[in-house]
Amino acid sequence: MKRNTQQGSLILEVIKSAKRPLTPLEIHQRASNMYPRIGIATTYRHLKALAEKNRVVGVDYPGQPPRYEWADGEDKVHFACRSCDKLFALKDTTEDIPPAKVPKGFTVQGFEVMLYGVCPECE
Amino acid sequence: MKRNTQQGSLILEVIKSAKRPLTPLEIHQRASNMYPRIGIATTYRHLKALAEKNRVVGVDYPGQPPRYEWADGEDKVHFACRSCDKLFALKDTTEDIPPAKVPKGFTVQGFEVMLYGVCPECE
DNA sequence: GTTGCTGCAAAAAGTTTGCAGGACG
DNA sequence: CGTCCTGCAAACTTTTTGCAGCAAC
Repeated sequence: MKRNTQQGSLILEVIKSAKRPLTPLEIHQRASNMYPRIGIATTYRHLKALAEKNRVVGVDYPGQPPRYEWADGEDKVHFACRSCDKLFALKDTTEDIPPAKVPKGFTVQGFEVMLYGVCPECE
Repeated sequence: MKRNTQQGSLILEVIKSAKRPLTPLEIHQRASNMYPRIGIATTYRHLKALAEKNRVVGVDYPGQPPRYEWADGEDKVHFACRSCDKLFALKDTTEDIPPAKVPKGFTVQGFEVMLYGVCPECE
């Protein structure tokens, strides 16, 4: 049976309240502020479990560590800043993104868009 | 000064002739077939250099090792098969993908689309 | 001949696993 | 009270780095 532990709730809370996708280390550090004895392994175990249950989603871009964010259903457009390497989740999902023209035989179930550029802080 | 070595040309050739994005290990294995003594470190060094010069681009998706493919300019739509975990590069880039509606302050320089689903082989 | 590139091996970074004790229901 | 979960440390995997010899110019 699945148990409701302090660590689990805390990690979920950290991801849920973040305004952008966080790396496992960032998640662990933030959780450590509230619960110093929490281990990095516990963070990874929860991330894996949450990702499997689709409560969080992984987002990453080449050359950077993976990030995780709360899966609130419609955030599928992300912005990667080439200057500071931070990732941002953008709302305003466009409706017409999934291209209709996929080769014969491919079945599209979902999509994700990554934009590259410069964020306001680095402008 | 930059030198033109056998290993460098070979790695570039492997990526260039692949029909889908390859992981560093796949690249190294294919290169080893032609040049058995090539080291994995050399593969990584070339990948890094090529990525910096934008001759190849990294593509990855959560939970999978990174992949690299030849940067021929317009391949920005990829397809990840949820069954076999292979990645495919789709041509037919749609023109209207980059959403115009980004928050104030963000400057978009490029984009990339990842589609998820089932590939023909796994269908 | 110089000097950058390579292969090897060791190191570093990131992630997973084994295990004994503690927390949850 | 039985188990699942946790923290710790060790094991693994993936990527990077140091260095002596080789190869390209």
